[in-house]
Amino acid sequence: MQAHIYTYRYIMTREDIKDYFNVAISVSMVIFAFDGEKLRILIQRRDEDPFNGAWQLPSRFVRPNESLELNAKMLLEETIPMTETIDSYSEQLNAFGKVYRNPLGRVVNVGFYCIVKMTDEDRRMAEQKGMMWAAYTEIPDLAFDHNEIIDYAKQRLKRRFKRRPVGFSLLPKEFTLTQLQILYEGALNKKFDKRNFRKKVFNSALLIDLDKTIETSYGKVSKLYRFDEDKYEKMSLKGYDFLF
Amino acid sequence: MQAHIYTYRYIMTREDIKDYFNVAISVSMVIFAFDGEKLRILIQRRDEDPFNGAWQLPSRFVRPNESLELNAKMLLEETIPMTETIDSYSEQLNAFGKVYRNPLGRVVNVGFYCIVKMTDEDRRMAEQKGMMWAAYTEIPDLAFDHNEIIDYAKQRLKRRFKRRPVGFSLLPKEFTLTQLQILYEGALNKKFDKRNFRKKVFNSALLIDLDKTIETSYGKVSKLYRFDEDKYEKMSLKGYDFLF
DNA sequence: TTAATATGTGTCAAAAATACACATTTTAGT
DNA sequence: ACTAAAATGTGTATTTTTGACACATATTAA
Repeated sequence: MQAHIYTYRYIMTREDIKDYFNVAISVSMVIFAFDGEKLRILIQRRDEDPFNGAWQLPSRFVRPNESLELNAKMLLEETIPMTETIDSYSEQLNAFGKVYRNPLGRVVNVGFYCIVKMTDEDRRMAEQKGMMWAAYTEIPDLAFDHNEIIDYAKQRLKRRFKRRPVGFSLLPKEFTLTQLQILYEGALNKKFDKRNFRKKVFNSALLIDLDKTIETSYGKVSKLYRFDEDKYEKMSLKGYDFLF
Repeated sequence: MQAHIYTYRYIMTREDIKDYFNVAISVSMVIFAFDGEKLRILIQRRDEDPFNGAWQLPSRFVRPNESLELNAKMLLEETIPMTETIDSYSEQLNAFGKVYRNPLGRVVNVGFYCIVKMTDEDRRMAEQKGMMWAAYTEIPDLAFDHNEIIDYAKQRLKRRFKRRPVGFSLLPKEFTLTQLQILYEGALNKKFDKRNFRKKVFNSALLIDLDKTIETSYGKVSKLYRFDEDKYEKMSLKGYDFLF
């Protein structure tokens, strides 16, 4: 607080730089979730100008006393309050700073993305609150440059999938290998051979066999697995690359 | 221009958001170069408060009519005017937005890094202008959070080295395989077996044998190679991963 | 002429990636 | 009760990639 007052006075006495302090910062969040079939991204209807009524990414101006990360965290919590976001994966993407990207004035947007476990409650809530879980491959036209931000997020997610076990943040704690494979195929836009996929996953030795099965809609029951986070932590300390 | 006047008046009438437009954006640039032995990063002495006299990354406030990328480009050109920066590799790192990172007020810094071919002229110029090419592994304490930005840039460079042939942007157009290996060893902080290194490089089939040699200070003459950019362009279109 | 320093080259073994097919279990429909 | 459809789950052979490893040759400095 003290520091803020101090800096405010300081700026007032520095005529040479005063004109730079007239930009706004906003944060946008690309929230990825997986419904068992498809990867999805949460978008919402704007209810004010500019672009009133258009779809957009959940976004928020940065207040003077909030760091970017704190702002992103608050944005996430107010957008999907029902979801456990504490252990979700979140990361900054990039600053998007085209001069006229926002007609209100100079707004530099800092994009974030995160990966959450979607709950049924979230899906119901979403529709009530003017939000939509849009399919990864069918994102409509969005306000501002938000389509560009999503494209960037998709690329980043793809890279992360190849090197880090982020996929598990999208699945329920207990999952089947088929779910895992569908997820990877969706994220990397590529088909895998079932036997080779499983071989690779088992070789990583990061799955715990739960000795439990779950009924699928049709066909045999599936075995359930869990991701061994502790083991991964230990391995990743010495620069370990995950799959693919 | 028209748009700028429009947005200015618009903001004036929106009391609810006016308070957000009081942040400054700065751009910092981590400039990597290679002197044949070591990777180096360009730093400069500050000549004004705050942190007067301290080392910092080349930095610049963003003016209202400049995009982040344009600003970064101008920063690079005014910092090392003698270097050909047109074909150098440049990329945004991240936005650094801690609340009190700059005592002047709320300044969000957008970090960039770039990779240039160092010329002898640059090295001489640098010292005259209060700049220093600091060794990659021995960066002194810098103003603001610039050490943090450099750490981030080093990580990013390491990742890029593994997947993209960015190394060639650091070497002269014609280089020896020993130079290439020293560079990779420095960037990845890892030793390679000479025969295996060469095997891998040749397998990529992206080097053109120039049928020329160059005298080294001691020992046999070395063969010179050039990087085949056209061929790489074609290969990278279909998601090609470089070496290591 | 000798010692020091640098370049440049091939083989073998292990590990990883890839291609490929069928038996089993369960449900839905008749 | 039977059949068709849909899903799970499993092994082997081949190719490719990685990694370990040693010495002859050219050049310069002393």
